[in-house]
Amino acid sequence: MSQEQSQRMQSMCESAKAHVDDLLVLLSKSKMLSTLYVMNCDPDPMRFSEIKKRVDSSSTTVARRLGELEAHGLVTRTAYATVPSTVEYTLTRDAIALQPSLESMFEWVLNRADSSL
Amino acid sequence: MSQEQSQRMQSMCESAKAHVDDLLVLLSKSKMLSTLYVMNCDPDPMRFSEIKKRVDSSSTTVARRLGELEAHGLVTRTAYATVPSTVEYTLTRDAIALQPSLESMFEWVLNRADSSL
DNA sequence: GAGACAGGTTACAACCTTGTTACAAAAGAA
DNA sequence: TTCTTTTGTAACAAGGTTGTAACCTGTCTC
Repeated sequence: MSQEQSQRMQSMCESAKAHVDDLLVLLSKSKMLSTLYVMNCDPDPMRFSEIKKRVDSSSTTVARRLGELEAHGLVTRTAYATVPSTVEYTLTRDAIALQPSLESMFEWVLNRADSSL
Repeated sequence: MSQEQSQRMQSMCESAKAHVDDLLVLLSKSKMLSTLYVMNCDPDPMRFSEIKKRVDSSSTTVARRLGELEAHGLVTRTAYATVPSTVEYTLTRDAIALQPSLESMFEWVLNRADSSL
């Protein structure tokens, strides 16, 4: 392999690493796993207030998490011109692909929480 | 159900919730998922410096994460009286049970990182 | 006009977390 | 004697994150 190719390869790997890190940082944010989990539990679109209630956090944090998920293409935000306002969030196909991992992870968490009681 | 029973039930549920939250907070700490992942990749005990290198973080952070994992019974720390010192970390059975979830989660992350290149 | 509702945003103080630097211990090598 | 190694720990400044409180929109109701 030429030095040029090797450099291109390395920069590609580093780019991939950056994307992986980016996703891990995203998933590691507070309430992020919970948010994805509660949205996974119900296949229907979910409203802001419902997510906030289930995740049990402040508006600010829930809004931030949902914004980040939307920015990463993991949720879709749909606003309806009702009064008072209605906004629905849906997981994208990409996020749904993560469902099985999250589910078995939460099963593990629940088992572990059970046995430590 | 008596009110007393209901109260006991509720406090049990809240205790479970606290444990779940505790685990989610643990898993959400920076480099935690990476740490578990790199340790999962290799079934052999792993030394501190090797984990640090693979996780790519400061000694302080790696030591903190490993300490937290040990405190939660997810890794075992074994020190050998060599010079210079040798310390090996191993995932516990509990942590190994989490392996499949983590693996498919990382697969998802890698796929996603790939397609965003 | 005032209040209520959903779904936020903004500002900010308080708190949490991180990496850096310095240090330690123990024993063999130079 | 001083250097080297591994595996950390302590202290601290810099930066990041959180919740709270205040505010906003737009319309229907009282």
